[in-house]
Parts: sequence; structure tokens; C-alpha cells
Amino acid sequence: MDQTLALILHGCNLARQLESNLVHLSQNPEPLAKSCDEILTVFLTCKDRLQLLFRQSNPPPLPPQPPQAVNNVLDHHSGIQQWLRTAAMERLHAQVLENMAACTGSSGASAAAAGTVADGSDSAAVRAVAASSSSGSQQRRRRRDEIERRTIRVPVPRIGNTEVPPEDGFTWRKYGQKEILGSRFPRGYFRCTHQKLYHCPAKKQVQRLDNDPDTYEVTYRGQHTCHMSATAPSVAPPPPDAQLTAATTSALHQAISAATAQQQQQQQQLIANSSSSMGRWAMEFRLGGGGGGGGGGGGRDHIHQAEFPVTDMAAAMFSSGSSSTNSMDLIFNAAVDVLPPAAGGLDHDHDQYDDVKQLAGDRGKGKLV
DNA sequence: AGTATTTGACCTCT
DNA sequence: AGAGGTCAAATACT
Repeated sequence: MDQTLALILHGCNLARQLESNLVHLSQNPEPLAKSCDEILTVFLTCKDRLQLLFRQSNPPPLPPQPPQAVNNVLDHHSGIQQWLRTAAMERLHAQVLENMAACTGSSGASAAAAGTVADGSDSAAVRAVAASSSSGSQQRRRRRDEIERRTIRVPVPRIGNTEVPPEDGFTWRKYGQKEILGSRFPRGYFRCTHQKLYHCPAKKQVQRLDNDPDTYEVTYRGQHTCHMSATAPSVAPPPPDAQLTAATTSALHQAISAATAQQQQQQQQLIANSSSSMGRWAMEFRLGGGGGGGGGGGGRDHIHQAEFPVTDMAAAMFSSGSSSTNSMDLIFNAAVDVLPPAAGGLDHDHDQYDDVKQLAGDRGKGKLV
């Protein structure tokens, strides 16, 4: 047991080292991957040892278990999730983002690019939402100020020479689009797909920057109460202090995307097993008109009909300009999905596996985000 | 039938 | 008053 504990401590040290070097390593995907791999190996060994100890002290009955390989992948998954949810990671995000902001050097963008602008407390958001439900001009007048807003800037994700809308792991339903005074590009208004079903108040606005068309400004308002993007809130969400905000995780995903930009082609080629020089494995869909779409009245607003290549894992992992705990779930689930059965196995009964499949299905139907 | 987007109209806020 | 935000009917797709 002492040996195992020592090993765990070693793993923690490795993780700390990785944390302190992440900004630097983000420019060097290869050592970064090695470091991650090393940490995973250490903790996996620990887990195996602990499970062995546990079984020795708690003999069966055991419920039917998926193959060990599947367990390993899923355990990695949940472990990484927990790690990502720690406050340390939040600090790390800010650090990485500061670095990125310095790199981009866009004036006035630093605060926004740093991930958060007005990050109010969750309770404030809840209060604001509650207030909005009651009428009264005084309360309404305060509403805009009280509802928490988090603005991030996301580079327009590109695959090949086409652009993809920012992906953040949640499912959104577009409910409006508006020409904004002084802006060349319209602003899109989105609400959580589960707004009606689960009274999820989360919303977001997406707009391309006038002076930098390669960047989306995404403003999140309200917190997701639906927990998972594509499933019922069957599990209570983690406490607010442990839950990554959409903005923060979005920013992390952005950082990861930037750091791995060089790897994208290789990854896509690996995933698609394609000989295409672009590494694209295109399942193209039209923005707008998704599961249905395109209807509605007359038209003074722009109609966007750009086409986007989409892949399950590639989209989950690289195409997103933003992320969340959920999207990290999706990334790792997508990874599970991509793994051949012999390498990691699939647990088709796993809830989150289903999330991935559904999200993939949504994308196939042309869902915006 | 269910679910999605589009978009003119309307509401809210400054 | 005007800009921003939301609603909801119309329409499309599976």
C-alpha cells in the first residue's frame, strides 16, 4: 500500500510539473503528449493496485462489468474530468489565456480574450433569472445588469480551408439573428436546447468581430442547469465551485486547439485513415436548415449557407473554439468511440457514449453547435 | 409528428 | 427613439 501511495504522489508531482510547464509545452505537442501519457500510466498502475487491494478485502458479488480495457478507458475519462474540474485547472486556464492574449496582441481584447469579462457568481445568476420571471419594470430594468455574462473570443475554427462554427459541447437552439449597428456581421442568438424541458436558462450570442472576421465573440449568459448537453439531468451537477464555467472551459479548449493546431492534420488522417493530402474526411452539412429549417417569413437578414466539414472526434476535439466539462467528456468519449474495440473497447450502454452518438447525430443533422 | 432554423414583429432597456 | 433581445409563425427535414 505504501508503494501505491508513493506512486500516487509521484503522479501528483508529475501533474504539477505539467501544470507549471503547460504554457511552454502548449507550443510543443509531442512532449506534452508524452507527459500526459506518463501521468496516465502512473495513475493507471495505482488504480489497478488499489482495485486489487479492494477486491482482496471485499470479495464478490460484483455486478457484471464491462471488459477491463473498457473500464480503463472510462476510468481515465472520469479521472481526467475530475482533474479538469479542479480550481488549479481554472487558474491554469487563465494563465494559458493570458499567454494567448499576449500572443494575439489584439487591443482591447485582452480582457475578453482572457476568457471572462463579467463573471458573476452563480447565485447572482440564479437571482437574476428568478427576478426576470417576475414582472415589474424596476426589476426588468435591472435584469440586463444582473444576469451574468461571460464573453470569450474564439478563433473561427477551420478544417481545411473551410470554417466551422464554434463548438462548446452543449447543444444550442438558435432563436434569433439580428443585424447589429456598426457591425458587418449579424449576431446570432442561441438558447440551450433543453430550455423548455429542464428550464435551462443558458444562452449565448455569437458574432464575428468586425475588425477580425476570423474571430467569433461568444457571449454566454446564464448557467446550464441541464448538466449534460444531450441528456436529461439525471445526475446532479457538480457544485459551482468545482464546475468549470463555460467560458473557462471554452478558453481551455481554445488553448488546446491552438496548441494542437499542428497536430490536426495528423490526427484527422489518423482518425479518417485517409490518404487525402488535406486530411479532411468530409461529412459536410449546411449551416441552417438543420433538422428542419430554412422556413419562416421574409428576409431582411443575411442567410448563411456556408458548408462545413464535420467529424465526430475531430469536431469534438479540434473544431471547437470553446469547451466545457461536457465537451471534454465528449472529447474523451469520442476518443473511446474512435478506438478500435481491441484497443479500448466500447461501452455502448454507457450514458456518455450515448451523448456522443447523439451529438454526432445532431451534427449530422446540421445543428449549429 | 417532432424538431430544427429563419425572420418579421414585438418587447425591453438605455 | 432606437438598438438590442426575444417571440412565434412559417417552413423544412427526418
